[in-house]
Amino acid sequence: MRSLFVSLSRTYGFMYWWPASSPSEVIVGAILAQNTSWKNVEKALKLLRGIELNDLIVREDLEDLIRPAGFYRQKSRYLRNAIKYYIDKIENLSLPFSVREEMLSIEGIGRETADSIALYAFHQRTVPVDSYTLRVLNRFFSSNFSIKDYEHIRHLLIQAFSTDELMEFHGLIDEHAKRVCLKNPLCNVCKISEKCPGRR
DNA sequence: CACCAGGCCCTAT
DNA sequence: ATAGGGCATGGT
Repeated sequence: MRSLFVSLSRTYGFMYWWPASSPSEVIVGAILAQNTSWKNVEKALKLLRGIELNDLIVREDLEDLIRPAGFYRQKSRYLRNAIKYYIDKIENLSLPFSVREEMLSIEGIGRETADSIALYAFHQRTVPVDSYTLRVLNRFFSSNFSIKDYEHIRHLLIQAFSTDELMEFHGLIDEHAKRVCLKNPLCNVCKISEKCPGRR
């Protein structure tokens, strides 16, 4: 794991992947980003900018505001669920035990979203295991993990890295997958690509 | 035109 | 337990 980290790190430098935004911004972004390109998420985030959380959950036009991010009917519901929860439980009471576990009980928050929020909004030691992560790891280790191995991979990563490193690692994986693995045809089999840092 | 994007939930088997 | 379908917009 660490050799992959070092390799990616040398190639891309430091990724300001979900920097200095407030916890609520991370929550909203994570939900909007479900199966949706970040570009579309940004359009929606722009429309939401400046709206207080308390207002956001009661607005009738929430669906319209997040429309660019797609799945706006379910996501508007998910957002209300999560934000209400955040306001009631997390904002007031001090930080709960495990944000991951807390969030998993909310309708619309699955493992990936919960882990993203726990890590990037609350700096808790976990990491989302998305399809990019699986793809890069599989190429690097010539393995064949699937989404069924979510927990396994997550534990491997948690054991290998500190919280700060996990934040960085996930950002690097994402950057690498987008910039190289998806664009460069050779990188479809990573191991034969000269440019691919995941190459052994 | 087809396919995908930083998933999740529900249903039928 | 788990595969399959629905959800929706915008980019390539």
